[in-house]
Amino acid sequence: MLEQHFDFQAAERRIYADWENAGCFKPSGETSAQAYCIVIPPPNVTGVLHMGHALNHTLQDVLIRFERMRGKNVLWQPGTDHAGIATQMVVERELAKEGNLDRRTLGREAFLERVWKWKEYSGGAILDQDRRLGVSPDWSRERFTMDEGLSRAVTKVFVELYNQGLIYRDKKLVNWDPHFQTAISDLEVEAKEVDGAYWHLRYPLADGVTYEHPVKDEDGNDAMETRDYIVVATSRPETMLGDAAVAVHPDDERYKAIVGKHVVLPIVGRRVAVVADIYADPAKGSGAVKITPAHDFNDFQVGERHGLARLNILTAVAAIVGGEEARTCAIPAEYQGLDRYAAREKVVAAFEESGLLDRVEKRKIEQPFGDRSGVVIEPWLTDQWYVDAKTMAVPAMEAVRDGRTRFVPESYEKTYFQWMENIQPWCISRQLWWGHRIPVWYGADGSVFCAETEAEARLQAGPGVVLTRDEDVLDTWFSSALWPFSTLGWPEKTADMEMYYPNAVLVTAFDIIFFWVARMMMMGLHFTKEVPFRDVYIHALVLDEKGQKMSKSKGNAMDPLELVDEFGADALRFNMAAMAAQGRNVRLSKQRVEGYRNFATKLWNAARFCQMNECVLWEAGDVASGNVSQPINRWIMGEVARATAAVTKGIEDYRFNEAAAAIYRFTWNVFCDWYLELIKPLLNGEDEEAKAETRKVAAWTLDEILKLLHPFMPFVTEELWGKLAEFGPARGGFLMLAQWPTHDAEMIDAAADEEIGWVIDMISQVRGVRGDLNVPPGSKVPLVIAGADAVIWRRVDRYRDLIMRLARIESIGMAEQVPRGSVNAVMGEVTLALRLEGVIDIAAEVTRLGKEIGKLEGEIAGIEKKLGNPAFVEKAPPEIVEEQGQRRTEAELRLAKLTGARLRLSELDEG
RNA sequence: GGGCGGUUAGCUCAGUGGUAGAGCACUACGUUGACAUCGUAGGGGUCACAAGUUCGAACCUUGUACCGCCCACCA
Repeated sequence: MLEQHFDFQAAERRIYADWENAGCFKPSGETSAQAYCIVIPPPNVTGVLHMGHALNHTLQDVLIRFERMRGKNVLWQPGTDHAGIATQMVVERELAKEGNLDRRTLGREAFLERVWKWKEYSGGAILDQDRRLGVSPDWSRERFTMDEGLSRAVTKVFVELYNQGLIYRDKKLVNWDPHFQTAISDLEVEAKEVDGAYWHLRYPLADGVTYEHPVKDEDGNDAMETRDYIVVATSRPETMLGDAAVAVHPDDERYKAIVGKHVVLPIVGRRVAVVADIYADPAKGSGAVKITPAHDFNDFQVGERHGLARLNILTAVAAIVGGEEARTCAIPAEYQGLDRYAAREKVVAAFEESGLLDRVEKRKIEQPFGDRSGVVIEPWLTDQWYVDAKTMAVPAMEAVRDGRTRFVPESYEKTYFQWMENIQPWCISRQLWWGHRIPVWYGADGSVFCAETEAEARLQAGPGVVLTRDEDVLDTWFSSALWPFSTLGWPEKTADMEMYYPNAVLVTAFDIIFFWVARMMMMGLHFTKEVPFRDVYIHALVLDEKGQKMSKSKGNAMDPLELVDEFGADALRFNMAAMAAQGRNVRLSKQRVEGYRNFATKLWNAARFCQMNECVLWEAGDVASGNVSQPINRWIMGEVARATAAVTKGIEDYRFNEAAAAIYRFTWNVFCDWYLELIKPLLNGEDEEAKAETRKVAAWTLDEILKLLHPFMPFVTEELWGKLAEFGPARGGFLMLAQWPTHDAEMIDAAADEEIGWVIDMISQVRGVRGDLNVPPGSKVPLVIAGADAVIWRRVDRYRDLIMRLARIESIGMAEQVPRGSVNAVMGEVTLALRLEGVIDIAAEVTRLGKEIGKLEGEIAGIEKKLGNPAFVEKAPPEIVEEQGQRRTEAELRLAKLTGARLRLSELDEG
């Protein structure tokens, strides 16, 4: 006998271990079957499971379990990402805790050893957490972006791209993170609005030059002023130490006179030219802009056009330079070594002191921050390695345009195209130690040798050349970009590559389209000549209950494992699927998760009922249409067919919410609310043949539910599958490997639908009337049916017991006329009359009828209007017109009967 | 500055041309032999606004308002 509730806490780990031990997660390897492969977006090896993973992994598992049950040869490839910066940060923090060994004093080799050790013992905890969710990747194939095979793929890709000219070294401005002291890519920079200021600085003109500058006088009239200075504005005053020019627009009349003249930069005393460049926008600020080529992306371009010096003023930690560089810029000693913000204050103070601070304008400014470090990013002039993304983007766009890869929802194609069309060179070198080291060696003369191994580099270099390897490592996303094929054994021509590539679908959130999806497309197409995946399913972002993005720093992050502990993995999973409507955010609500826990309990108890009534056995032949005679059973079989089609279609279309809603509704509102109630009289009745049939069909239906629900709620369904078998013959094997149901439309029996629909409708009508009139549920009332024909009479006869039971009826009688003093409900030709003498409040009943009559009149008026419109009758499809006609007939019939009922009541009242 | 999306019941959200839906919340009643993690019934919406297309619009078009998000070289 099943217990009263599903003890998920006891069952989940046991079931999971059983699956894993039995090898259920491994691909069938069936070469005749269609292959279906998903690679998991590899979580950071430092990561802990958060709600985003819970959603992402649940949806993948739904797909995986579904396709596995459909008999495909399914591979879900798991693994983790080495996450360069994040991991290095964790280990450096650990080092700091232990003593003050920083990585530099430790040395590269020893440090890396530490990171690997950390990875072995503490890394990848997320994968164990993942098991709690019940996900079913093939753990035996777990990969790591820095394991041997994947590292070889990375090296090979680098060398090939280098040889093809698609990877190159360039000295230009990069986004420099002064905290981590590394370059980062554009995508890792986050623009944020912060409180700041524009400092309007006066640069004195050299050589005694003056010019006339338009101003407003005290009365607000236009006037001219003779100036011996030019005003520039900046949000970063300290950069003036590296200024190389002042630019004005060539057409700007205000400054025409001084183009080609010079200013003397305060503090450093350098002469720099006033140049004409279209970059200067006359409408912004004073119209004149200071040009710092080494510290601003725009200024860099201006500098290129005018041959300006690139004067670097910052060190790797964003302090003011000293030494040779300081001399070049003529930076005074008291500025050298100052942090950028201290230098800023000092620069501003110096301007103020010398009366050259025109004004300070406090305002919000946009500033770039490192997404990991949270510090302000500096554009900094360095040598870095770049991927020619512009070239590689072309085939990647083409593949989406011609449909080889499809975005779901489709609208994300636009996001993809927009970014791809404006793609910039991808900076891939990082000044870190943890990662794939760049396979490039330099000779003493600066010659470059790019090769897969040092030995090969040596061969290229020839004897006697001393080689030094590039210090830098690659952006983490460089190796992630190869994930769909590097995990399958590429560059070897493996059987796995043959079978599982391209992947069926990539499941991810939209914030990763640029970081990852776009780059996988580029790399995949370039190296395999095939798209990496057929579909890209973009799901929502998980937000908290207030609609805020969850993050550790905000403190609003909910721990998925806490919810699993409280409500079970099934409840959380079902919640995720039910909320996964396309193109939306999902707000996580604990209450809703609780609701799905209740759903699991409901199912459990339905199974308990089946078991108590010996509804556990069935064989294939038992549910063949010809062997089932009871309309109730024929009806539920049709409902199963419909639910199966809906769930299947929902998952196929990535409409997880629709699939979840379909199985939820069928289980609770059809199977539990109606079918199980309707079969109770049969199960308790005398007709042994009907009873036997019903037991089998009920058992079968329950099994079908377990299968359809399994991808969403694997634990409770697997547990019931196993438990129910204990009461019948063992069915052998796990539910998760059972076959996904398919039913043809023939299973739907229109006559049974009609008949059972009528019974349900009738019971609902009686219940409705009782509820409206506040008839106590305990009191049974006599029912008289007026106007019934033979068909109705036979139905009533057949279902007499259950109508009486479910509608709380004492007796059912038949009559020609609606009895006086009864309360009426109308069902087509028939009037249901409840004999409620003494119980009913006539006034209340008149009100109730009035309300319904009012509703009907409104409905009829609406239909009349439509049908009275010749354009409607002429142009609308005939079936729609006919449907409206039918609706009118039905409504009118109903109206007449209800009006009659009201009339009789008022007569009774008067009498 | 460019782009994308949202506005539907008290709340959170489904619903893409033909009778407005779900879950939760709310109200009333209820220990009916599976289930109170439950049952039965009920209340509650001019689908942001305006104009258009259409026989017909929550749904298509255009505009307006408000709210988000993403991208962008930070005078």
